[in-house]
Amino acid sequence: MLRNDYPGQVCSIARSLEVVGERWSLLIVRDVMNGRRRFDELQKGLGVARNVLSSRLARLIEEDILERRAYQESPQRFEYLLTEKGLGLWPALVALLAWGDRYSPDPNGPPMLIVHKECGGAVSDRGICEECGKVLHARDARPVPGPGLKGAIDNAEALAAR
Amino acid sequence: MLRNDYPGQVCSIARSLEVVGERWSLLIVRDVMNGRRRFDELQKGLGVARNVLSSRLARLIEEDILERRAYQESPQRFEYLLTEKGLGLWPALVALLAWGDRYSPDPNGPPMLIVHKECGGAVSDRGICEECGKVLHARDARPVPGPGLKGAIDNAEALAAR
DNA sequence: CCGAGTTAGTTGCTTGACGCAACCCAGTGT
DNA sequence: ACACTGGGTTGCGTCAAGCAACTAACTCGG
Repeated sequence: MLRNDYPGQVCSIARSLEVVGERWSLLIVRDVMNGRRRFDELQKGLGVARNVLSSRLARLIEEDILERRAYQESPQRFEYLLTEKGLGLWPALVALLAWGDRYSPDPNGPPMLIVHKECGGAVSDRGICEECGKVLHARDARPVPGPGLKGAIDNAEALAAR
Repeated sequence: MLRNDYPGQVCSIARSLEVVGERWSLLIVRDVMNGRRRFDELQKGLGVARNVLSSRLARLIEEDILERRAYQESPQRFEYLLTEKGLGLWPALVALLAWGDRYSPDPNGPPMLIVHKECGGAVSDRGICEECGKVLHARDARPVPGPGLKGAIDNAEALAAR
């Protein structure tokens, strides 16, 4: 994605996409949500160029979606945490995850599942617990590896073994 | 080969974004959902370059999100319609709309609201009717102009009057 | 019959964001 | 002392996005 303004658009979807519609932005938010908080961790996990990661993190901080905080002095080391606004993206991520799983399914099954921390129930495309029916938020749920992940790991090992 | 893919990502969010994460893609889907079906209509409404619109439409058709159909012969004229897969993006769009309205509010109020066709109730960020509590789908809801739209129109008129 | 308008694109040129690799710097382990 | 790690920045080439002009098939008004 190139420039990030959609001139003349009077629509909250367009405004949202100005902020998180750039390539990598939503994936960075997803990774931070899943506990990846450090620069190198994010860079290796995503395979994004370091300069691009750097500029995306700066933009996400500017937009108050992430917060940068030192987790140790000497040497200074930083971690990135989600703000409330950042956590507010959870329903959109869940919807995209569910859409991908439903309409472009992995033959091995979904690579990642989201479960309700409290009761262990599966989370629907609307971010609702299918077990207890509660409308959940980012902190109420956690990701667990799904059956599709195994296939991907086998695949990666086969590639590495060549 | 390295075109729009997020290499090494085993995640349905990443796979979803490969398809709809490109600039304009989601806005095109939104417009088609709101009844804009023709090339020129989309081009004027979005302000996107014609060649970019052309290539996005081709990609969305290739991914089975849109369908191209002639609505008249002689001269041949085409319209673009959403498939089931395309309609399946509705919850994600609703979540992004709600996120924009909540965390980057327009001073005049939201420019667009979504209401449940059946009972007229407002639709929540999860695509649930706040009136009757039903979990809705794309066809159950319609957009209505919100208070923020008036401000934008006034603004546009002020610009035009100069 | 001629020219203007509508719809649906395609072509060609230019710019700028992204990917890649290399480099930098401070501190730390060996 | 030297390499390694974490957290970036710099420089360069490529490819996608923006802009404008052009094509093409058909219709309509004078």
